[in-house]
Amino acid sequence: VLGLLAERPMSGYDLTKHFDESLAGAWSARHSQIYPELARLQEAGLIRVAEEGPRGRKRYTVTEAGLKEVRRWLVATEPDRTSRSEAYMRVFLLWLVEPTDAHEYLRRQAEFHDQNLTRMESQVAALGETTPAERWTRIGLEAGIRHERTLLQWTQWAMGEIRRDLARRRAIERRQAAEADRAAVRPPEPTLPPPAEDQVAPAGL
Amino acid sequence: VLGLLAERPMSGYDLTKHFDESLAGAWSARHSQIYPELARLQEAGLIRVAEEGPRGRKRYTVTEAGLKEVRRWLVATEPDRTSRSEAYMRVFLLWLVEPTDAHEYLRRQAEFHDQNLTRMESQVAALGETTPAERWTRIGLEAGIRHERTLLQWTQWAMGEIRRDLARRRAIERRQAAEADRAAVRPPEPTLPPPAEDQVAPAGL
DNA sequence: TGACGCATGTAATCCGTTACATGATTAT
DNA sequence: ATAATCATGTAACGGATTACATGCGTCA
Repeated sequence: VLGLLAERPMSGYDLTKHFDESLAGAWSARHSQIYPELARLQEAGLIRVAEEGPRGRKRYTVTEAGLKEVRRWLVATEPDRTSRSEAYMRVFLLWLVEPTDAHEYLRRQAEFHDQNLTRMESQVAALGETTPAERWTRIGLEAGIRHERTLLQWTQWAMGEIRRDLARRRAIERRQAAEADRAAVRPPEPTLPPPAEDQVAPAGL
Repeated sequence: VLGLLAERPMSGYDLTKHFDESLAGAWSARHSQIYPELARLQEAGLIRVAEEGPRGRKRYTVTEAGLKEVRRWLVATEPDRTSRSEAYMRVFLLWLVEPTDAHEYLRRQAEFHDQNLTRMESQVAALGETTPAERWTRIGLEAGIRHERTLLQWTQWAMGEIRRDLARRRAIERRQAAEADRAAVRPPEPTLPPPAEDQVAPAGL
């Protein structure tokens, strides 16, 4: 919050939107967390109300003490580098479900990464290059774009892996079925696109 | 927890290590969270004690109900896709500190990603390909490896950007200083490696 | 005049971490 | 002996989400 207010004065409402939009992918915060936090920061003398507007709007700025504090935090404390991703963790459990379900899961992941990619690319396009803050927003978004692109490519590779496994399994089942019972009627199999060659080679293989 | 126990019976201690090692990068949990959770899952009939060992060791397995539940969770619920990364978020605030500090920050990030990359690569190397769980662990680690590699490359690109900015700024300062005061003695400037050409081109540029 | 977006707050609850607390087994 | 590792638990606290709650301003 201090860092964001250092760029320009903002209200709690503005901060909330900022977390949901430009900072999505890095951090998020709800208004229910932001408003009490603003009160605490003001109490501590790190921010102050710069302007009051209509509908009770209060726009906050960092004080000198607040600016000093956020700089101290940036240079003197180590970031918590533990990362948590439910979506990523689920991948390790996909062996528990049917290949068609796993494939569907990855398809949605691909969709998600594709949307993020599009959003971030338009954010970069809409960005100036005048202030240092904009310069660093661009550098940060570059990381996000590369990240989303990489994971999008990974989902495509992984879906290909599933299709290959499935094709292999079907071939075996067909062979066995042909040997055991040529005349019996079987229920139709779930439909998935046929295995395709990858555009992207798996890393480390 | 249900998903992990589905692969093989484990104790709370085993689960804790699992979260710190093979599942690092996806999820983490401390023993203080795991033990109460195991008690709750047992109470709910989703797991049961499969074996008791020395030192009070209790090895749990999923019950049929537990297996059903984790499968239901995987196919019927949407993952929470909001991601949080303090380390990534800080990048957007690096304009607040000196370029040398920003550079140092990115250097540590590079170190971190490099370590993760090495760890994950050795994890893949130590992995069999016999069970479905191993198959999916490999697919998951592939995502982690690509992710770490991408961010490692990004840090190198970003450090290059800082060095370029710094070189540009110094050139301007030198020119101004030469014009204004040719004889005055100035303090030595902070040392950073000279700007280098990138191996990796910035995305979208 | 009614819907939508702006705008701010609080309360209950849950999830997760840190710290506290204990003890058995194994290897040096 | 004693240090390291295995092994399990609880308590206090803090951070974050969900739900509850209210009201103004603007535009169709």
